[in-house]
Amino acid sequence: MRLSDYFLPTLREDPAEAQIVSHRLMLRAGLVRQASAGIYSWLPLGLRVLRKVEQIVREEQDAAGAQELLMPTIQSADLWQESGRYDGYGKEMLRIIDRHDREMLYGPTNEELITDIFRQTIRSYKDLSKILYHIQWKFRDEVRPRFGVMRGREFLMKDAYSFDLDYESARRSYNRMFVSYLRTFARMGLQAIPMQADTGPIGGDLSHEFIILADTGESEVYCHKDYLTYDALSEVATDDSDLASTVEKWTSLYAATDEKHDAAQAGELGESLISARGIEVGHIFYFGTKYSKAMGATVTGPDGDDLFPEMGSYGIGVSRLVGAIIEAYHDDDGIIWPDSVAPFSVGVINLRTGDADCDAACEDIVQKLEAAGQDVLYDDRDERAGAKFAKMDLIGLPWQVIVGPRGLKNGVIELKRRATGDREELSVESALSKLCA
RNA sequence: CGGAGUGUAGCUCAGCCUGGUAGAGCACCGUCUUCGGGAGGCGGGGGCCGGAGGUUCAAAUCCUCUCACUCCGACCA
Repeated sequence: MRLSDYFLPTLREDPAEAQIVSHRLMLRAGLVRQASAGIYSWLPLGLRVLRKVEQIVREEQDAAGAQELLMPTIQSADLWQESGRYDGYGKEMLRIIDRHDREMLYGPTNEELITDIFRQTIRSYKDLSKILYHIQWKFRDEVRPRFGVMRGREFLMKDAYSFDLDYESARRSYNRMFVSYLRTFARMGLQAIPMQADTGPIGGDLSHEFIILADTGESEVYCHKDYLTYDALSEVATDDSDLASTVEKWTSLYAATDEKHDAAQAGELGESLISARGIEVGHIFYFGTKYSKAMGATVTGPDGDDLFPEMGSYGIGVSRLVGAIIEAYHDDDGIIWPDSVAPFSVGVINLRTGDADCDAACEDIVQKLEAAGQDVLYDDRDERAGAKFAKMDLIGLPWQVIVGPRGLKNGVIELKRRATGDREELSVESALSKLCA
């Protein structure tokens, strides 16, 4: 992609409304634009990141045995009246009346709808267990949206729902999601810590929040410092005992959010206790038969009896993750994308657009990188070097290939790693082989 | 939902107190000189000052209402 053609409206100054660093950088780097309070348009660069995050979530859900479907954003109030939540959910639910005076709503979550789909289709215990998920926009009419996409009213969420015949099996589904969440966040470069959490209005008695430590986090959290050194990517549990032992390992040390914090218990950790602020990027619940009973979802059991399936739900804030990743990876110059979610893998900077040698060298490099499957953003604009460096640092692509007349005279170009700032002068060939390794 | 603010050019802001018909920097367009970390000169375009009503000879400025947005707190899968 040529930067001269690309729709990338960056800002040189900080927008007045943005308080936290991720919000400022998302606006400045041209990722999003605010449409109204807590509602954002995703511009091309931001959408690329959102899609990358979404895809990692999808791959890990699939790997955990969950199956993707897609439910609508607009739901009928009827289902919510059945579950009893239509009145209980409160003003956070955006209610809509259609032309026939039917009560509709913009879904804040999907337990009712998925339970309805389940009861219409699954009849036998033999069809269990099932984990179904979708990645869909949600709307919660927050009283006070803030922090950009971190606490928007409209947000993209992955929500999965499990259906099992008994507690033991439900617990296995829970564990599967638990381990898959560890892997999902780790692939994005985030150290997410599972913490005991309140189950809130959604109900149930087993729940973990996945929290990333960050100064701008909304909640106060406490945990054992050893969590920071755990490696989630090595967790590839597939069978029951592996799952259970992984979950055991990740839940045995103290970790709790404010609501569940036990000062006495935490005090025993002494200097191993970390007290920090955290961003919630995922939340998993086991809630048993709450919805299956309320909505009459049953399967026929081995003895011919009607049985209520045991359920759980599992959420990941996909759009929030984009902000959370920036909170974790930035410096004074801009964003520093982890390779796995970067909107482009390489930025090629032509320091002297119009110079025949520079142009030819850049065209050649871009063509070869793209042929090797790299996503390349080529800054071919007629701008000064400083402006190009500043913009490339701001948008935070992992690698920069810097091509200028000075280096070309000596047969070299420069390869810069955004995260460390390290630069090395290389021949075009060795730079290419390094990038495509 | 309580409390506090802010709405003036694409962005950051000045002007408002003390009414006299709108400014700066950056961005944008043209041009010249520049050219390895957001250069400089010259010229140019762009705003019914959030909206409605009122006071006045005259309102960005004073008054009333309203809308939007932001911040602190409460709330919050």
